[in-house]
Amino acid sequence: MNSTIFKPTTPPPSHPSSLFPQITACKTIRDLHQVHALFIKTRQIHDPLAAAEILRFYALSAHRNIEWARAVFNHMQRPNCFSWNTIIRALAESSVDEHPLEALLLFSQMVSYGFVGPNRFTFPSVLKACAKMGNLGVGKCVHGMVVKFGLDTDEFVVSNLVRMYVMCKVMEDAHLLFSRSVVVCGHLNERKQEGNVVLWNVIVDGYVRVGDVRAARVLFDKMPQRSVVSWNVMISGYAQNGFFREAIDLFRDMQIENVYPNYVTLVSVLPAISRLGALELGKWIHLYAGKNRIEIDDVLGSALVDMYSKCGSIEKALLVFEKLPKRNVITWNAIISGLAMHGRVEDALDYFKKMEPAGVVPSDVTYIGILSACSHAGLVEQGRSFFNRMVNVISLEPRIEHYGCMVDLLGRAGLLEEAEELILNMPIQPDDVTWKALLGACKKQGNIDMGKRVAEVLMDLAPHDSGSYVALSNMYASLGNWEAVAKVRLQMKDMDIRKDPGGSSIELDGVIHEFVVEDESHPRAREIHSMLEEISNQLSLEGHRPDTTQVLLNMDEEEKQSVLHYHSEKIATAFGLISTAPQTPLRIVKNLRICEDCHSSLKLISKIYERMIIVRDRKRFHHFEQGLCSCMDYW
DNA sequence: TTAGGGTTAG
Repeated sequence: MNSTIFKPTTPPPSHPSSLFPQITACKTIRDLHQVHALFIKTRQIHDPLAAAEILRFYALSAHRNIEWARAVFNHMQRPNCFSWNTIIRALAESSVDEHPLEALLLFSQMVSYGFVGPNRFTFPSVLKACAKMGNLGVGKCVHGMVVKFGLDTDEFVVSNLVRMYVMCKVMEDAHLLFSRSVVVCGHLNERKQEGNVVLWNVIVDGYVRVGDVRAARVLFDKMPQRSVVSWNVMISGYAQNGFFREAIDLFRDMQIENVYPNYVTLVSVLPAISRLGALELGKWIHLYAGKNRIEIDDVLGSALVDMYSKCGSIEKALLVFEKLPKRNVITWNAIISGLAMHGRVEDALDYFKKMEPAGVVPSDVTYIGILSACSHAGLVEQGRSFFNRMVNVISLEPRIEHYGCMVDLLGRAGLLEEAEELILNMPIQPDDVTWKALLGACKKQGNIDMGKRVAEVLMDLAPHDSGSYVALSNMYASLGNWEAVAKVRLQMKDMDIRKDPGGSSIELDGVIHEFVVEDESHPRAREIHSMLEEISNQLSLEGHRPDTTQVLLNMDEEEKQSVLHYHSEKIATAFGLISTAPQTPLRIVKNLRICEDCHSSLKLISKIYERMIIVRDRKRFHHFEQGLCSCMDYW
């Protein structure tokens, strides 16, 4: 990507001129207290304009203090419309739960006193308060007043009305009002709502919020104008609804259209980059933030830490973490989960220990990271102790994820009965993921009896999920019970359940190349195939014998070997080997868990070709180097 | 005086 096209962000606008330069000059709340005291002493505070200006600083400046604003407002004899609007807006925008309701109460006082009427600056705040409370009844009532005051064509009011319907989860009403505003206002030839970017942003955001990204995209494409916010809404909408590739594609389109990404764009697109493991693009984002003086605060920092660790570069994640001027609980969670995912258990526990002395209280998510770290390393006692501490000392209610970690930890360490006991006695309903952890453990421990039982539960719980059928079939296959295998496969066929296709991807010069099993679609398929042949020969020379027990089908040994030979992670590795300079580490992302055979093959490949190969599977990272894997074969 | 964000068991 060409990074030279980006300009630095524009500097903030200078302060507007003011009737009260003493107030405008205030830099802190202390400065304002002094001016305020002076105004009281000189009785200047009785000048409605002076009082309104003081109120505005307390209510809406960067150093806002609502209690002081309220005090000033309450002392006003007869606040003007400007002052009513100021205090209502401050309360409506506040993050304190009770404040939006107080905003509505003040609004009703304003209306019932009748000295000043609400205007086009009052309603956006009032509607914002309704939206925050999700109170449709009050919202509709306010809508009625908007119409009564003839403000239903004002662009600020209309976009807030639509937003209120969106936040009250009535998309039909939101859309109806949106389309009526676009048509009516265009027809009246007023300032056209068609061109009201905010109104369009609000409706696109509405569809994103209800998860209908398709509808959101249709509207996005129809927008008469787009601002950077429009792009941000759509990109984060894609990312948050699991459309990671679309999020990244749109991020690229945005640059083609010369719209400059801002802070929110970066925070929105990073999770998509993390999920796809697109390290080069992630690095580019990091660089872009630096070049354009976009502040890397705790929020953007957390997203970067997560991106580097999910893209296989845990060292870089640690560097970013250490350099951050401010870290919050999410930043800590990101680095702890990252270390856990990379099997760096000691480090994960170390960071956990450093958290509280740094003044950050661990959350339930922190414990998910810590428990998963213990489970990756088979630290049963430590895991049990963390779980007990969390419940009994910290008094955090365990969530299904914590139970999932514990089942995985106990089960894979061989304590299958204890794991099953935990599932049966947990106070919340176990879900398919919980049972899958136990099923995986049964498979690892070779306990077919329990495995069959668990697979049956799973088929009941998630009848269309191929995972349990495949696991059951694999278990029968490992016993050579082909009759049972055939039965399971027939059942799958009857229910039209297909095995999730295994896929692997590798990023090369910012482009993600994806491969599925036996993939021949890549433009360099021929070269990849001959590389695969060469790898296969080298592996045989090293004494590698393909492990065919995981191949589900009843085919002869030679055919099974051929399927293994063309597993997607091997194809991606072959492609990486022929496309990069010697010694370049290969980073591969796989959608399922890596199989036994690929795991042992990749260990050898790392030795034969002297490459570090970093594979992210569905659950964790494997760093293959010099014939060994960082998971120490416990996965 | 409108819109937008980061971490989470298999």
